[in-house]
Amino acid sequence: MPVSKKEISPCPLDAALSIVDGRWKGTILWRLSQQPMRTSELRRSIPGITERMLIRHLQDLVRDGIIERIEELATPTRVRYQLTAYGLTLAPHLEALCAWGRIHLERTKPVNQK
Amino acid sequence: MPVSKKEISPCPLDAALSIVDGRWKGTILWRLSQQPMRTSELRRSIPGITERMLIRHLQDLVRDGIIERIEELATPTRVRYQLTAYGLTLAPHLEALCAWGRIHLERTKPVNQK
DNA sequence: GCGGCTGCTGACAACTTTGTCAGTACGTGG
DNA sequence: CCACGTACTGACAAAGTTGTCAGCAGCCGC
Repeated sequence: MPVSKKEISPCPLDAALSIVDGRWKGTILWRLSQQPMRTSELRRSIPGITERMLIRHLQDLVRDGIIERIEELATPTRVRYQLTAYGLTLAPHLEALCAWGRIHLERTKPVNQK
Repeated sequence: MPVSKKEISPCPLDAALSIVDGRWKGTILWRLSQQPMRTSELRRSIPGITERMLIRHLQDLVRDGIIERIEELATPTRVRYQLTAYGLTLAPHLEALCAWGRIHLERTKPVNQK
């Protein structure tokens, strides 16, 4: 019975990890935790991501209540994404993980060095 | 060019998340952060996991330097897994995420309530 | 020797996630 | 009108992850 990670797990750690689970979610949240951004800005700022994946992940995060979609009433329809109040409660933990990740990259690079 | 999450990403947050990425890694680390455990103890304490998956994830975590494999010199060959010193630097962040996850489950349950 | 436990591996099917491609709708500028 | 930009969707294939199943080797008790 193969199970998607997206299912609600009784393990709270898994529940938290399922939010940020996805090929690009880490990077997306990293960007959005620094500043709100528009769809196309995000796409251009994340090398390698396709628009399809970006939008799918954004919709996941909106569904989970971490970010919100805001339509700007500008001439061309522009959409801005930003962290919600709830998302802001998660952000510090991600920043802590990010700091750990920096150390991890330092530790990993010399070993994996090409 | 579909890319595995396992690749080294320049984003430190992704690098950290790639460590705990896997269907059961959250639960496994949760268990091991509380106490060292043997393979079969872990298997029995995590409902739904298969031995195959457990061992694959344990090997991933050993490779990443988060946990270590220790052969106990007991009558039947017994193997214990425990966090390394490096893994202990990650554990507090996971505990913080776990605490957030508990809040998240509380928040999610009433909505998803079946 | 047989059955049971331990820890582990390989092959392969089933499933999930991601990427590719085409297409929608709206508005702007030439 | 056509090209371009924004934001987004659907269908589908490719690639990745997980599950299933069989099997190995060592040790124990009977």
